[in-house]
Amino acid sequence: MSWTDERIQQLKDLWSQGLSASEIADTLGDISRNAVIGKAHRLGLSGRPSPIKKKPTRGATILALTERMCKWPVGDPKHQDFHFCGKPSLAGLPYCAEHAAMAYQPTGSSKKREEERDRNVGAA
DNA sequence: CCCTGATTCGC
DNA sequence: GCGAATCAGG
Repeated sequence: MSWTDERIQQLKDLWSQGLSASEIADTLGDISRNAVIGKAHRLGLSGRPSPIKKKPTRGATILALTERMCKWPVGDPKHQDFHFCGKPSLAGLPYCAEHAAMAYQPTGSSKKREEERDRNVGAA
């Protein structure tokens, strides 16, 4: 699969729209996110700063929080030091791996695996 | 364990 | 030039 003009157009378009390499790769199809990033980089794009942000824009407030950002209140809510984790959260989880583990701390480990078990058993 | 992009390396 | 692999960061 060579990079046709239309595909490059989509690449730049989707990339400019804020889509991630994986999303673009999925949209384009046939290619992996590596191919997208590689091509994008070769094209001179890369205008999308990675979430790895070394040290730009301090103050990850709730305004900057996204689904992928770990929403874990660190510090004091009334202190200026209060900030959110900001790290890319796991799939579905509102927190990152570390904080997700904290949020998942079983406070008793009681039985609770019968959420939607016996509810429609009747009518037999 | 997941995600992300950046860079490097082999074809 | 292409894409995979690896790297860097959270």
